[in-house]
Amino acid sequence: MLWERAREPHAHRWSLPGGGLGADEDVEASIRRQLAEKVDVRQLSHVEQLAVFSAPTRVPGPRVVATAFLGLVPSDTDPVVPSDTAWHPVDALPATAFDHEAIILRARHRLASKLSYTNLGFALAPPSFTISALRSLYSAALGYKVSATNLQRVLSRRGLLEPTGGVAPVGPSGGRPAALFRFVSREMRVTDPFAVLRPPAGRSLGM
Amino acid sequence: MLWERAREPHAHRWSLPGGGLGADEDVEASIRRQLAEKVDVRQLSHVEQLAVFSAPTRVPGPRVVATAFLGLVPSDTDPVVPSDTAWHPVDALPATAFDHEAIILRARHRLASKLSYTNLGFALAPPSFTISALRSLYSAALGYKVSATNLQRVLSRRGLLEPTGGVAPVGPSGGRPAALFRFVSREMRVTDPFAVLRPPAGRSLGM
DNA sequence: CCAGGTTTTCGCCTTCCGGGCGAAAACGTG
DNA sequence: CACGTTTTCGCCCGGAAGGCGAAAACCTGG
Repeated sequence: MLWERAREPHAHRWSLPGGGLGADEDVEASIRRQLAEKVDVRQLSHVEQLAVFSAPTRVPGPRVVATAFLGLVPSDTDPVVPSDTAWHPVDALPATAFDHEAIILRARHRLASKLSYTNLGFALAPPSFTISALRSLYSAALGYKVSATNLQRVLSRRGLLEPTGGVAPVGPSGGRPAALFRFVSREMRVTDPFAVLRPPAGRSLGM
Repeated sequence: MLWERAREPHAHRWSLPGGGLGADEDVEASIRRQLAEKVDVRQLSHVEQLAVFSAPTRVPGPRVVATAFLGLVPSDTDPVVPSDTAWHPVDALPATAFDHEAIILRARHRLASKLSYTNLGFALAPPSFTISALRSLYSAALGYKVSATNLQRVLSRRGLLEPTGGVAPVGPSGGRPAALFRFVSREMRVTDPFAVLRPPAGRSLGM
């Protein structure tokens, strides 16, 4: 979601929502406030810090240090956005302001990585969905086609997915009706990757 | 590596090296400068941003926003540190100042994770080493024992490790002399984890 | 110089997971 | 009721983690 700058510098270029840090909030509270006030996004299914962008010349004028965030909402959310703001498909972005293109690239990379080794898909998906719909989400986020067969198997084997029991209405062209699924948990957890000798079951650093 | 605060607030508690951001540097240049000037660490084998810590009350007095870094040096480096500064084993840290304990916990967690799915071990190890020595490093960083057999096999299979040809001198208690190894690359690269249908060989987002 | 202890290294085996493929199931339509 | 479509399931393969024990290569003491 981007908004189009009206004034210089970088007039008519699109930029990420954000704003200054208030005296009584931390950076996460700040970005949540900005999104709620400016683009009506109040229910973020996932928020995490991306990185600090601090090059002295990243914006004209006085030095601005930005903490970039990755924020996700389910694919069916449709906030009431101002007229200068709009959704853009991530593989066809317009010209962006300042270093925002670099920030977006980092965000895309982070999302793609975490989709592979966490259950972060829950943050993009609606409460219930078909495997085909989930496949579309994953393909869009990852940038390449994924197999529905494999997606279901991998997520199921990790214990992340469970059937709701319901089925989706069939489309105009027929076909077997798709079963509906949901994510078992809607809090992020990492799928222990290969672990160079797994800990003796229990030992970890916490977090 | 921590230094002991002499003055209030938090006198006699230990704190992470760091300092203010200069006008003509970004945050990474800043932390490199701080480490070089204050604790004589000039050759960092790896540096990466950890997170921003920005709670309004994290330090007494005026608001301070900190960008925390994870910085690694090979285990054989021995910089000339001031008298109030010292190395501490990570599993027996003294009382730390402000929110530095939380920062350290994050750093340990990040390091442990990346040791599993990247070649980041090179940043902790000297140019050449035995498997036993590497095992000690990994065990210390991960917080649990790893098997030397598995460590060598996994790292070798990933193409990260190669034998130098030399052998280490044997200890006073005998035993077969250990072969020396080195990391193939000393730049960080991720070991493609399971990828929910791997991309068609080549397709990626870059970075 | 040989027996016994120590440390490292190698090979074999098992289990588990990603990945591909094709058949079967379950719907529409003409 | 035959046919196309979409989803789902089962079967198989290869590769990687993980465990275990034997073999290799060194030391020391008798």
